[in-house]
Amino acid sequence: MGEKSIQKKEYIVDKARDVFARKGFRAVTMKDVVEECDISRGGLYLYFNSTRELFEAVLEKEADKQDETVTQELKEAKTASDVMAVFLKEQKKELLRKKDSLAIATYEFYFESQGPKKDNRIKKQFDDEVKVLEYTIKGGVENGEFNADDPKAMARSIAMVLEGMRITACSMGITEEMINSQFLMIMKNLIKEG
Amino acid sequence: MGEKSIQKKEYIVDKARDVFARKGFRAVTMKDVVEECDISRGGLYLYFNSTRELFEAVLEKEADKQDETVTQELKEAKTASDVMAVFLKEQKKELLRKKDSLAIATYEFYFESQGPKKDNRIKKQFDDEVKVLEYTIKGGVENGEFNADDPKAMARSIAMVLEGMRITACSMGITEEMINSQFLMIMKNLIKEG
Amino acid sequence: MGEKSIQKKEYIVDKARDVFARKGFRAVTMKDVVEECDISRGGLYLYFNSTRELFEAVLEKEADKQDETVTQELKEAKTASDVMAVFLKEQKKELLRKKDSLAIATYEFYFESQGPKKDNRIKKQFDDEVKVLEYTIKGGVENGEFNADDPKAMARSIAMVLEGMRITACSMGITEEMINSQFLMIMKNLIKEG
Amino acid sequence: MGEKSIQKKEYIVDKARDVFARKGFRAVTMKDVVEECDISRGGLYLYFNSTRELFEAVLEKEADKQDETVTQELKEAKTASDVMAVFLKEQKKELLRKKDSLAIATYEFYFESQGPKKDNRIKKQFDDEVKVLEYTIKGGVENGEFNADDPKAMARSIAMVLEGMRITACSMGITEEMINSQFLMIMKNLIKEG
DNA sequence: CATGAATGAGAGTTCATTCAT
DNA sequence: GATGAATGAACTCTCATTCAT
Repeated sequence: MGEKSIQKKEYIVDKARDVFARKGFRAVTMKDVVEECDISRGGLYLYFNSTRELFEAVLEKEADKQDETVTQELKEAKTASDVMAVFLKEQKKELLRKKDSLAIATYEFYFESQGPKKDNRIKKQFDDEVKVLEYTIKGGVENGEFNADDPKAMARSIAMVLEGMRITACSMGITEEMINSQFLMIMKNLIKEG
Repeated sequence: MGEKSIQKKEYIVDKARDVFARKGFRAVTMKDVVEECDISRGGLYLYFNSTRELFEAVLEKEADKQDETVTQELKEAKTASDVMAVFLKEQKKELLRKKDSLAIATYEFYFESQGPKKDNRIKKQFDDEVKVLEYTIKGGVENGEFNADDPKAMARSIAMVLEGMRITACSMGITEEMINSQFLMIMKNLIKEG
Repeated sequence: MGEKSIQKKEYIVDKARDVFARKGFRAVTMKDVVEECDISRGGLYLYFNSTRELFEAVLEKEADKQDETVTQELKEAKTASDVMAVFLKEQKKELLRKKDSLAIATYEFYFESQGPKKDNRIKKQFDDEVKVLEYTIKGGVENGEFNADDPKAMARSIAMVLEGMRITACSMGITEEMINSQFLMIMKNLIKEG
Repeated sequence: MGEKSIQKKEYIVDKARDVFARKGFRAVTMKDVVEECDISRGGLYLYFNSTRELFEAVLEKEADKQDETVTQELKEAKTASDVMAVFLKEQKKELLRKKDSLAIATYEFYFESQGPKKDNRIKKQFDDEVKVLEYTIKGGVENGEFNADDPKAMARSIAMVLEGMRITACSMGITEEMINSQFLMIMKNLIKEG
């Protein structure tokens, strides 16, 4: 597959992402993607053999994208609170562009693959998130910024709230005010005297 | 519709619930339901014209069921902590019978209906939950059991964690230990000195 | 499947037989059969899920048909020569209605299934034919009508000639004169003084 | 077409022969051949425009090959029996390398072309075979080696047996012992006192 | 000459939905 | 009410064939 093909593959993945964000995972047909990309039926099959394959590529690209953004911003954070703030800001941005959310699609995808538990990317992502949070909280506790008996449980709790907000954003919508209020609670909770 | 027909309708709804719990919403076909119920294709159509109608009936029945259980148990709760404990116990039970969870199906269902925002039952249910929690927390604050600056935000936060746990249970699985740890945090948070 | 469905299934098998006789096995699509039967695409799938299944049904019916005809005629045969004559007459009839021959289709079918050697009906049919011939020849030898050192080899040889004629009839055509000449040789060979 | 192109064409024909022997005629796609040859899709079309064209080339080459071998061996045969023996030995060799047999493919090919009766190579080949046999038998009869009332019918009969064995080899398999037994019958029949 | 991406026709298959019984 | 055969639309997927490079 030459240089050009790689670009086309990228193009298809991007277009497909839109479709998945709009319709979820299961409702998407190869035909939908073909139409979104404005290519031929057979043409799509040169690159992907199923919506499953396509979605895996979308998730992969998504993961790469996030890494880039966050890594960059975190370089400039000085304190644990800074890191937390950057992290939450990023999450907020994500939550608000509801139109673009892959949350439902991702849940559908992994719900469907539950038989052969595969590489469950969703779990990995959740665990990573917990790890980052735990690490940050521990740092904050050490230098007196934060206050937490059980950093791991706290990290998990925050991750759960985020998970809840993601799915909520997709299914019933979520307002910026609501996000702010939730994030405030999280921060207060971390800083509060034990 | 006679007595017998009503019974049959109930029967279909129950069977359909199993199918939705197993496969989600979108993956379910009328054929699936027909096979699960072991009735004729045409027979099903006498009662329901689409999986959408079916799922609505399932949700309705579900709501009724929960009301019954909870109402009963809450009658016997004396303090706000009791109420909270009963509530969380109920949630835990729900979270652990993952096989029977309608969570994914429900999200799919409402995600799909997002165009004509309908009577979004999911939102109503979430709001109800928040209201109950808020009411309970306020009561607890008043009689000195709990400690919360912003009961509404606290209620929402708890509801979000629960939402997160529900979807997590479906997509990546959740352990009892994890549930306990989360619930402990919630209770500590409510009781903690401000 | 009710009475009517059985009739329809029979109808489909008959129509399909025509298609297989005309086009062989591999060239036949479900669409061809649908058109021949003048039913809907989905309708055909109620009865058969593949051309393979269809062809198996065709072969089955074919075997039944032959049994009937031959059994009847053989009842009236008195001597071994009579039996042989009846048998060859039947074969001749078969060979001449070239348009209706399933020979090529059958070879294609079994060639394709050679992996999991299955119940190779073609072999069974050939072996049956040999057995009948052998039995008849032996009988003829015993009562002095025929003359054969090795009845089994003779039977096989005749069966081979017939197989050759069948395939020849399909691929290059065969004349009645040619059939007569071949059958004459066979009979002379059986009767000839050793 | 340059020297190099001719070589490439030969190469393609050889590879295609393998495919046809393996899959028959109709099941073979241009894609199969492209993959077997490890050339480009477009590349194949520079030489052949369809599987039909390809198979014709395969048959042509096949005919040339046989002529060479047999001609050479027959030069050294002295008596009619020798000729017959050489011929049958050659046939036996052919029958046993079942994996390489083009028999089914050839029948499929000509069955499909039955509309525009073309140059039916299969008939020509059969007729040639009969002619050679007839010529040999006549020779044998003249010098007293063989005994045959109707050499032409005898020749045809032998050709039919061979045809039967070819198709049998492909569809149900054939053992060396069976071939020997058949050939023995043929020879005995030729030599037998009338 | 050679390549291989791209197209589009067509086959296979599944179901929602209807309707005669 | 209930049945299940029948229909047809919609999808998936595979290739023959073309064409720009």
